[in-house]
Amino acid sequence: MSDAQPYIARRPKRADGARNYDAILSAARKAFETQGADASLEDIAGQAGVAIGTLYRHFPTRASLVEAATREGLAELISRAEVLAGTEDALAALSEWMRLAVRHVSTFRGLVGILTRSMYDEGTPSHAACSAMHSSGAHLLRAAQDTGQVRGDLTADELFDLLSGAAWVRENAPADRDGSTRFVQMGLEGVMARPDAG
Amino acid sequence: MSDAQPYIARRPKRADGARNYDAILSAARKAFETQGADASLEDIAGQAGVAIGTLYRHFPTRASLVEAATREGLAELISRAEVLAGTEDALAALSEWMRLAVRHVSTFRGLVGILTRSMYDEGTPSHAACSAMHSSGAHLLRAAQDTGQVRGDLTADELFDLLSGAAWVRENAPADRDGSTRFVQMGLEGVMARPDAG
DNA sequence: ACCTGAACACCGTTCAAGT
DNA sequence: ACCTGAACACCGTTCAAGT
Repeated sequence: MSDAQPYIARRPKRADGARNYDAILSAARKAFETQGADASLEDIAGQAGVAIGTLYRHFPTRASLVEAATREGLAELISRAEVLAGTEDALAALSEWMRLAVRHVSTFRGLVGILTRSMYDEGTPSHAACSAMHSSGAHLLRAAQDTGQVRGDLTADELFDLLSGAAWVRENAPADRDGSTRFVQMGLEGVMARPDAG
Repeated sequence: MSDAQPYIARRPKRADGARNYDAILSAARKAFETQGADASLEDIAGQAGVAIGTLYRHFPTRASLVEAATREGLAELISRAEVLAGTEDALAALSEWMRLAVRHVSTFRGLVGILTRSMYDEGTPSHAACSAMHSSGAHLLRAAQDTGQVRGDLTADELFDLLSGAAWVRENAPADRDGSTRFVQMGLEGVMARPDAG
């Protein structure tokens, strides 16, 4: 019944394989940043100095290449959440993490879309990372709700709506202005518990 | 120096041309709604019962087809703004319009992206409509600021960040939940003037 | 195990021929 | 004026042959 496990790329042990794997990843990151998530795979292979078949051998789908290219960044983001969770001010921790997350998740055009889909689709290479990110965010949110700093009725999914909306805005903003900072700030203010509420 | 004027599709006068034009638009709307803004043009032509060359004759670019397919909806949205501008409660008017706008701008996957780019790029078929939409929103915003219901420091561009972020979330939400309602509501609350501020 | 690149498939776009 | 569909171009993907 369940779909096949998604393919997760692994760095080969053999010297030439490892070298090519690294070169492809590096070229992919550069290409994604300049052309977006739908950058030409042929170009990426060319920039990496390998034949197109080699790219496909290491990364059989575009999703697996994106996953590998963003793996480190997402892992970093999750470990940041753990550190912030041990912090005094729960709302400050949540705000700071949201800011970091928005930036990571919008490093190139098309990333938020891929990650958002991955969050709710298990058959996807980035699903595991997205799930972990969801837990991290949910944890920080709950903490800020427990201290009464954030409304109790906000769900984690809604928090991620705010995150992905802000990231999309940042992705698509004209280069000269980054609307996401203000955006997240205001979104969070909309979500804070009001002293005058009730 | 300036780019050529963007091509704006016009309904032909000759009977067969008009018939095909309508059939293509109707097929395009259906295709965009089910497959998104990057639906196959060949499929659309096929569904409309015309050859691919006929589609290109009426709509030389994908952007021109999208513009024609969304023209009515955007015009409706702008006239709605005019009606709401004559309303008593300026904040209620702004909220209601935002809700309508989010829905219109996310009728199919990929639309927000196209319209957001159009807003800041004059060489684009939808630029005129987006500009008008910008004015409508800015007008309603200013009214709600004049009554002191919304923070004075919010810019129209930031309002449209909120609008497009919410629309993107709605576009990409799993079919079973529409996060945008809550999203806009909270975004607006984050933007409302606080009784306890200062 | 890994690499290469020709071959195939698909789709967007153009244009010569037709009514 | 408008329509048709073959032709071309481009790019993603596969796979037989090679080291």
